[in-house]
Amino acid sequence: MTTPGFEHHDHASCISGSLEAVEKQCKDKGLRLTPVRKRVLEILLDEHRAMGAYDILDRLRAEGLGSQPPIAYRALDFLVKHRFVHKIERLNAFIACGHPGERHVPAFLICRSCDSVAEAHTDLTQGRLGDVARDAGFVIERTVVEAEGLCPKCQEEAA
Amino acid sequence: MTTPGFEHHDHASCISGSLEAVEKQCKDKGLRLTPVRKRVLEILLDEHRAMGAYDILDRLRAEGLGSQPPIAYRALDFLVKHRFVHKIERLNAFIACGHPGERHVPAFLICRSCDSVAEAHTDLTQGRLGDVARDAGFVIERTVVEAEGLCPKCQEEAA
DNA sequence: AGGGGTATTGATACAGTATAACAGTTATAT
DNA sequence: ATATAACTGTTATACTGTATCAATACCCCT
Repeated sequence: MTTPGFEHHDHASCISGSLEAVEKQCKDKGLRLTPVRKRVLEILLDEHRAMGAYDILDRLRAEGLGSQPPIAYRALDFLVKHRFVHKIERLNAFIACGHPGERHVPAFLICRSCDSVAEAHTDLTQGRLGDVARDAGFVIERTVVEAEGLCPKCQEEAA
Repeated sequence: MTTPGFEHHDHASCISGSLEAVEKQCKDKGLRLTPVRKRVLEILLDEHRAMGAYDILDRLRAEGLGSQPPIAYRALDFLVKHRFVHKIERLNAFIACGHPGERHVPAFLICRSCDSVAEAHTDLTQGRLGDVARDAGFVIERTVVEAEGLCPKCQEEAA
């Protein structure tokens, strides 16, 4: 399990790195990263935060790439299905994956004060829950792990 | 971590047991289990499945206990806040807690075919995620763990 | 190159989920 | 008793997500 980041980072290279990784994946697997899909991913990478579908739609609309909900939702469906973007169920929002291509069960730390979201990289929860599921005869296909609380910055401000 | 139940059980005593536990908790903590709140809990215990807020509202309406969304949502807010009911984020639905009063981090197994939900009883995920969060300086207050897949019954039917 | 099947986009309408705001009522604590 | 806080009732509206069908672009095959 790697540590998530509420800290600063080299954002430009983080964006281009993720985008390249996704493009490579799509090429390898024969997936079509169409203009709308690519742009939605770029918007999410650029904002580097969880965004609602309608926030994304507003940006698409401003760029003339489609203005109706299904445009955004379909692009998001594609990106989520292939794990390039994760949905934060707690927020009904979407965030670009921090490790596209790497097999992992994402876990998120969500600040209830500023809504910032950090992605943790783990495979352990799958194993844990897997034991319980096996006993019950349940086959897990996908796991949602989201922890809500206070990020370091908001703790300081609350103090 | 205890095993969840997709199996049959003595439902009448399961309902009365949970309800009594909640009533005792409310008495001990000075919480007000008002008629609407109690009825919403009873409905969820009775149905023993995840229900949408509007499904619950339909039943309240049929019983003359209030017909507008805030009535149901406010009762659910109370029940969720005090952990008598859990929200299944993946389904935008609510389910009565199987272990009211016992301190636990709930985890759910959600069948994508029949939407049945089983609650697993665990404290381990908190510890796991806790390590990651501690490294990041993040304070966890609440955790959502939801695994989606196929329940035993739907696996048979798919075969 | 042409043609047929599939995937994707565009557009309209609508369904489902949730909350803001304010007035009226009930319970609780001095 | 009465002041305070908590809860309920009601209206209106905001937010999130999907069904449907038509039009277009892509891909593979001959």
